[in-house]
Amino acid sequence: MALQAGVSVGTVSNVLNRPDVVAEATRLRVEDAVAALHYVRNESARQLRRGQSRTVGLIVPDIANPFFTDVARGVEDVVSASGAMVIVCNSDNDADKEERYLTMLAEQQVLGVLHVPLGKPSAAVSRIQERGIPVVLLDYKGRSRAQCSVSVNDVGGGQMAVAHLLDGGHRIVAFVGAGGTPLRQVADRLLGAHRAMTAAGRDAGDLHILPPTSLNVAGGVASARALLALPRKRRPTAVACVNDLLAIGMLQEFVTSGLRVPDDMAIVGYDDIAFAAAAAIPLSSVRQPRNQLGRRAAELLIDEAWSDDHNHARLVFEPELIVRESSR
Amino acid sequence: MALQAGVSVGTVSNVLNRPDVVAEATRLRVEDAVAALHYVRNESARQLRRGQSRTVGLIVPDIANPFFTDVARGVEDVVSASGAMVIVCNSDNDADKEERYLTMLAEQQVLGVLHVPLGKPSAAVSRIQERGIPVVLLDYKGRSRAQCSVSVNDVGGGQMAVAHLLDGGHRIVAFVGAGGTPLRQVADRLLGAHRAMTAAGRDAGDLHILPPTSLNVAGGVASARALLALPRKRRPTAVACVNDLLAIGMLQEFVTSGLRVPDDMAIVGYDDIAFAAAAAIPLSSVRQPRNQLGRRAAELLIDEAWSDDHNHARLVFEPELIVRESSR
DNA sequence: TCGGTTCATTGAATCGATTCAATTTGCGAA
DNA sequence: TTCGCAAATTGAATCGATTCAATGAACCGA
Repeated sequence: MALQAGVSVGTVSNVLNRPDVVAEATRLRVEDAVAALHYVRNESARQLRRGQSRTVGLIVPDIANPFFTDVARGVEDVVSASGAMVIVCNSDNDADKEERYLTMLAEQQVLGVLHVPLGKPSAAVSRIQERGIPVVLLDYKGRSRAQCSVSVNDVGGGQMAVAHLLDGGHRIVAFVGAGGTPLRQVADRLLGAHRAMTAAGRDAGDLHILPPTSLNVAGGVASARALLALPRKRRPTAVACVNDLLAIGMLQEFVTSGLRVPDDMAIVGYDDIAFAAAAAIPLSSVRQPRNQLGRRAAELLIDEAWSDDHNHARLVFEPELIVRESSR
Repeated sequence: MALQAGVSVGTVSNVLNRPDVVAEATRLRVEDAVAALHYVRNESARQLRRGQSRTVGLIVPDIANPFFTDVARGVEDVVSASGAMVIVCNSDNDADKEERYLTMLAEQQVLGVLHVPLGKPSAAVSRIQERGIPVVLLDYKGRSRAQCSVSVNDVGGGQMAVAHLLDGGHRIVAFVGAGGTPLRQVADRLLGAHRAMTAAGRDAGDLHILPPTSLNVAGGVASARALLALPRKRRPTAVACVNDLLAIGMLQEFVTSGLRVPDDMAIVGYDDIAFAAAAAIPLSSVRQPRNQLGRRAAELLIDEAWSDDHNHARLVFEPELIVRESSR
């Protein structure tokens, strides 16, 4: 390469990184050689020297969930605009996988990590930070001053979902997908649901809680069956789900078994993914600013990695209840 | 690190990579040091020496489309099981972005690239192959013996969708999302649609083609409006869409404007994503083996990268028509 | 005790881009 | 013509893991 242009490797490097310090003629000669040889920079070598790659890691629990896809797009837009790339890691709701990915990202000397933790962030997170790699917690409200975090008020979201159903006059309300999961988002939404009960003068214990199956469409179908198996009298007439996938699955099962929605059974989902509005009965849902969530988190990460005076921020977005057919 | 264990760096490397050649006692000592110092391998240095990273690039046109998400999951499963990682790149239906990503992946010295090309694979693909990086074309039937490819018979898929609608007795059938796109998948499905027409003794020109907006739910809504604006007599009574997102958007708009589906308007989608079955009217769709597509492609890539006697393969899956409410 | 053999470990070269002190070149002023 | 200064370029050290030839240690049999 350097040979082809008849200059030293140092000059080649200068042409590529600080073209202003190189004489016009030399620069052109090198650029010609680059084009002629289809020269491609070796990022490994560059990274080794620099001690830092141009890659950002993103760890999410389930990439098949459109909620996280939309978050990922927000991340991608910002990261790609700043000239870096995103490695998307699917922790698959598995703490082991999550930890393994954190280690792999550390080995890659990534620029930073965007992390949607499954539960409380593991020790691996602090270890990775000690090595000087910035971490931004996503969809999780960091407790300490240790890192940036971007999240949504899940307690408020859970509360507005259940309050809406209680307002509709429903006596027995179910909350689907909670109980016994380590997932912080889920626990918070349940807490909000309980608050809505007491705020309406009801006993928090009256909330009918359906334990989580998997948090996807199939899980929703299963939950619906479990609910329909209950004796008529004790059966809820309204359900709030911890995410839209569950809600869509339940809705599907209710409709096929002849229940009228919302008359026999009202449903509220969570996330307001694009498919919520297109469901059998357009689905009411608690909207989260998915794209913004990803964008802001990525911006904070890039800032922490490249700016000298970075201050940790803790952003909390507010959710918004979108009422549609399914609970009207 | 080597210091802490009192051995040479060469021995540390051996412990990490070929523990069998190291004496038991030494191995334990090094392992202790690794644990004590939270030592993390520097992948950049490793890559530089090895000339190859443990990362696979995956380029898709739209990561927000559940079809590609499912493909990506299949890829992820296989790649992650073999100890590597996936960099997901969203080309965003933009040829420039696609090219830029190919270059970036080459710079990263990736193990290989899984590529869903937007149109005919660009010159950048052959350039990357010349540098010794394996490329597997995904959802594209490679022409040459130059690389592996995994695809689905799109001509057949388009044909079965339209044939099904013609069987239903529909006279005017629309094909939505085609015409003027460089997308090979779309062009093939349209070709199949034309074949279905002639096979039914109709003139291929009778097929009503709606040009593509964006191939997502919003695009479907827009297409439905365009269709509804047609005079009653010339308005199709059945539509086949190039993907489910479009179909779901159209369905949504039809239902809200009071059309009865399938009586006034039958719809068939393409991909059979998880949400198709949960739509307002369960959506008929041409199912593709999404997960398998990703898995097999990843397996071929890993084989090409790591096995000595690799033969390029060209897999073509057959799609399957799933008939549901929307066209019954 | 010595040569031969095996097993374990070391040390130095290597990958390729970056960086910076040192050197060369070019040019104008004295 | 010579000196000094600025601009351009060079060359070598560096990053950290891998690899392999060379060295060392331990042991056995003669």
